[in-house]
Amino acid sequence: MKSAISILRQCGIQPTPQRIAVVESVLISTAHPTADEILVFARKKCPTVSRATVYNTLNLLVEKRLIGMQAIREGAVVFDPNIQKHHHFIDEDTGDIYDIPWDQFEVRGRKAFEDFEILDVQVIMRGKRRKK
Amino acid sequence: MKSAISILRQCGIQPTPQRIAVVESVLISTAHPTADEILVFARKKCPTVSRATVYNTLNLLVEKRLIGMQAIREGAVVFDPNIQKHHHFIDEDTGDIYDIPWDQFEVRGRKAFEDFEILDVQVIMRGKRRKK
DNA sequence: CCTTTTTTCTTGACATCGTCTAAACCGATA
DNA sequence: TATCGGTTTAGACGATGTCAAGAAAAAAGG
Repeated sequence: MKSAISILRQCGIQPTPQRIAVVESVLISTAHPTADEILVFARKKCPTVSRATVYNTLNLLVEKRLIGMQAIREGAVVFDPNIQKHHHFIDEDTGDIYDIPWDQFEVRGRKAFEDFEILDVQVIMRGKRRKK
Repeated sequence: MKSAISILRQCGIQPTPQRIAVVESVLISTAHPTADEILVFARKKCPTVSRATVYNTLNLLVEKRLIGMQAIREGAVVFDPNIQKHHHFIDEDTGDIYDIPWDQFEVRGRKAFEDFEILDVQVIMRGKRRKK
C-alpha cells in the first residue's frame, strides 16, 4: 500500500504529522468510522492532534475523493475508505455497516429521470445479521 | 383524511392537544421535515408544546409505523408521512428530498443474502435538479 | 365532588456532532 | 533575526437529540 505521505503529495496536500496520522487511520480501516473514532485512532499515532484538524483533514480527503462520506446512519456521518461504487447494509442492532458489491444489484429505469442529474446511486439495506 | 384524534386512538395512543398538533403537522406535510421544523409547525396550533414532547411523539409515531424516519441526510433525521415503500432522491444543492415511486427501480439478486435478514431496502440517489 | 393514582408535559441540564475564530506555531526565506 | 504563509490548537458556539424531576392534567375510585 502507498504511503500516506505520497498519497497526500499526489493530491497537492502538504503532508504534516497530523494529516499523516489521519490518513493512516482512515485508510487502514476496513469499517466505516466516524470522525471521532478516527480522532481516537489518530491520537495513538500523534497524541496532540486536535478535533478540528481531524475534521479539516477528513473534509480535505473527501474533496480530493480519496475517501467517501456517507450520511446513512443516525447521529454521525461515517467515512468510507472504499471509493469503488458499492452498496451498504446496515445492521439495525449494532449499527455496523457492511459493504455490498456493486454488481449484487441491478438498478434499472434510470432513464426516466429527465429532471434530475444523478451523481450517485446506491442501494441501502437495513436489517439484522442472522445469528448463526 | 382521517382526523388526528382517530388516528391516535386507533394506535392506542392517548390523544392530547400536543400530540394532535404534532400528528397534524407531520401528516399534512408533503415534504420530509426535521423534528425542529415540525416543532415550529406544531407551535402554530399549540403554542406551548415543548421540544421534548415533539420528539417523544414523533418517536411514538415511528414505533407505531404511522410515519417513517429516514437517516439519509446530514445533520438531522427527517420524518416521512409516506409509509409506502419508495425510494429517495436528494438534491445536493438544496437538501430537498423527493420521493421516487417504488416500481421505478428493479432491485435484483436479493436472494444472495443468506447471512442477513433484510427489513428494508431503498435506492438513494443524490444529484442536482436540472434547471429548466 | 374530593382524593389518589397514573399518565403526560415542560423545563432545563446534558452529551454529541460539526464548524468557526483567534491565537499560537511552525518552516522557509531574506 | 524578522517576516510571511500555511497549519494547528483550544475553546466557543449552534444544532441535534436524550434524559430526569417536578408540574399539570386526566382517570379512577370512593
